[in-house]
Amino acid sequence: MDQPSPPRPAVMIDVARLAGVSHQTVSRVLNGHPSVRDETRERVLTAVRQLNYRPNALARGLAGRRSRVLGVVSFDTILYGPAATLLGVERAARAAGYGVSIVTLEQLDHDGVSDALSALAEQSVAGVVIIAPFTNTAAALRSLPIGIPAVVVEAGLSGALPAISVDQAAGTELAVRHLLELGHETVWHVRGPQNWLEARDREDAWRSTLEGAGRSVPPMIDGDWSARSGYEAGLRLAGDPRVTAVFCANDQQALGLLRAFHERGVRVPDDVSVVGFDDIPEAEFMSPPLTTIRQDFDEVGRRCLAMLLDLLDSPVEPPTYPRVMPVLVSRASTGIRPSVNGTA
Amino acid sequence: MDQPSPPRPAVMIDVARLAGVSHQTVSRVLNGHPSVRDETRERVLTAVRQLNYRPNALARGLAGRRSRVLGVVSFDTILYGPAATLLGVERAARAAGYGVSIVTLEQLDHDGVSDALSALAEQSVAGVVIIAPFTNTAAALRSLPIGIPAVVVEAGLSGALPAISVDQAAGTELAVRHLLELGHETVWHVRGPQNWLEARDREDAWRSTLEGAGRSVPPMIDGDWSARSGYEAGLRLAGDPRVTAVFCANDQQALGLLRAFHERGVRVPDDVSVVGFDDIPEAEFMSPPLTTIRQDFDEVGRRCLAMLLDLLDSPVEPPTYPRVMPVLVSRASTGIRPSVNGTA
DNA sequence: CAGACGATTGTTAGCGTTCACAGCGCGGTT
DNA sequence: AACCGCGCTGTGAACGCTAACAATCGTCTG
Repeated sequence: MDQPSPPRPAVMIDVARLAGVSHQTVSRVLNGHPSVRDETRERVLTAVRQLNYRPNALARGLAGRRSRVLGVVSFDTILYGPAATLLGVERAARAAGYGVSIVTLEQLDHDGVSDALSALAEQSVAGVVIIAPFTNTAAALRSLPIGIPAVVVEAGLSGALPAISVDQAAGTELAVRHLLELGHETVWHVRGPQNWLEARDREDAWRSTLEGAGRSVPPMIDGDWSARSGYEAGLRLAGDPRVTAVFCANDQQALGLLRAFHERGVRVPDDVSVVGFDDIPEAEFMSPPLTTIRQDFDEVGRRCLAMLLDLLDSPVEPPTYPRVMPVLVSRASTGIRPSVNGTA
Repeated sequence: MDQPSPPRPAVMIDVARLAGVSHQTVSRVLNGHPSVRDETRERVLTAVRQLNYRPNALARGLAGRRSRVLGVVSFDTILYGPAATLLGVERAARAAGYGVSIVTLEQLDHDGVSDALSALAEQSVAGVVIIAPFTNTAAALRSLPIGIPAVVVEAGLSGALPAISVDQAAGTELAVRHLLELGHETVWHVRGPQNWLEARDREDAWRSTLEGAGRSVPPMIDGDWSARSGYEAGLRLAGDPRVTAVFCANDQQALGLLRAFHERGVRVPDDVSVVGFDDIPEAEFMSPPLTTIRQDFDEVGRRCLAMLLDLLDSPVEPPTYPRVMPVLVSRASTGIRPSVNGTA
């Protein structure tokens, strides 16, 4: 009488009938409600297995208040930072029993964020992680009457929303100090795109670290995270004998810079030392291997999720989480010897 | 009497009341049903705007058959290929009015895929895109009684499921022929991880292209996509005078290889020519700039989605889409001059 | 002018779950 | 012996929407 593969997937009432209980009892078993007799629970679970029953998340979300899906708003998931954070969040979410719905931003203005958020709201996500570290995101978010708990990655602590961030200032300080300690008079900077918060933070910290050490602050060069922009910056810097140390706002830019230096016969680290930021997997194998600042994106993802789950439990008091601390990874692009140009 | 911001988000019945119609008429307007008087439609739309009403996707999915959410199963979304494909799929999905739910695979066996798929099934996704190009994925998928329409990326055409793929053989042939045409006697190969389909395809095509040209097939070197593995391969290859041309299974491996060669004083392209695969954004700025095979992942994403939507419309006849053709991007790592070692 | 038909709208039932509120049976109090 | 309370279970009503059918109106056909 058993058909081996039921044409229609089993629903709760099927399980209930097979187990000889009411659908509500099945629901209780599935949700870990305490007051169910062990024997009954067993019977239900057996039926669940037998029918290969899987609860319908849609119905669950509709009936109860909360869905088991989180939303992630991200931008350009090919970039290492966002991609790594996304992966971290997804893993942590899955471990906590949540699904993840993503929306990538095309435009990074108020409307973009707004659209993304309402797209997620339509799906009744329980909460949202926003990985959109732009300078104007904070403002956009503040003016959004989002009804959903949200956590922002790297949006500075300026916004009204609880945020997880890597301590960019600390990382930058590590980089700059490292170079100064190697004997460089000052450190040049190829900064990131101005509408990214990280880029701003790094630039600010670079400047203030230099100033704090009583060094002159050279004019900085523009970049946009891309290797190309680093390359162009490198061409500009290559001719200048004053340049003995460069701090790039990310590793891709550093790669381009290294390329330009190589082309122009500038030796790294003999003539110029170079430091990047991120520690992408390729950094170790650049020519020369790149000294850089490692950020633990996995940890960022994990904390994001922890924070968001806290927020779901008690929407009143947004807990503050400590910033994730980056570390310096010293490699050959600065390693060998401090070189102060002209000191022969 | 109006409260400016309703405490509870408006639902369909609210709109209906405000517009003086039944909730069903609202539903009709929202779903573009033809038989609604223009004047009525206007009234409803006005009410929708006024209440800032957004239909609840959960309820929609529950009541109707199909949800407007697609699932994506992916592996390691930090890798360039999968990340780029994911982004392409997400963009295309969003353009088509679909949300995207992702699950990343931890383990790449049957159970991993199975778990991921049922996690998505719970969310009642309308269809699934599987970006998990492993050799055993095909087998795992075939044995899965998935009830949801699915499209596989790069799973070869071996599986039972409709697939979109880049023509790996064509790309590899471009790479190998390019090297042969430059005058190299044969081409060495640093292959990718053996459980990846692309890696297999590229290795096979490398071998058969050489054989087809009547050249000897050197032993290939193992790699795992990482720059590190390319570096190790490079160290091994650097001492060998027979090695004048190397085809790496991806750009990261090529980067590591270049690093190793540089360390060992092997000049590229003077002593050895190197070709990669993927054309990651950094390829152009490696030292030297890397000749490589460009894959249009955006196009892959778009076709995936088109195919999946076709499948949703008519589950009977899975349409076949043409393979995406990669192109050769020639740069300095092979460009300058064909060098046949020993010909001084 | 009766009947039919198309366009438009309303009504009623679910979709598969959880929530709130009973019920039932049993042991321990008074 | 009647009562309360507790552990366990069942019943009915949402949740917000779409599907299927019924109802109404005006118009068209013969």
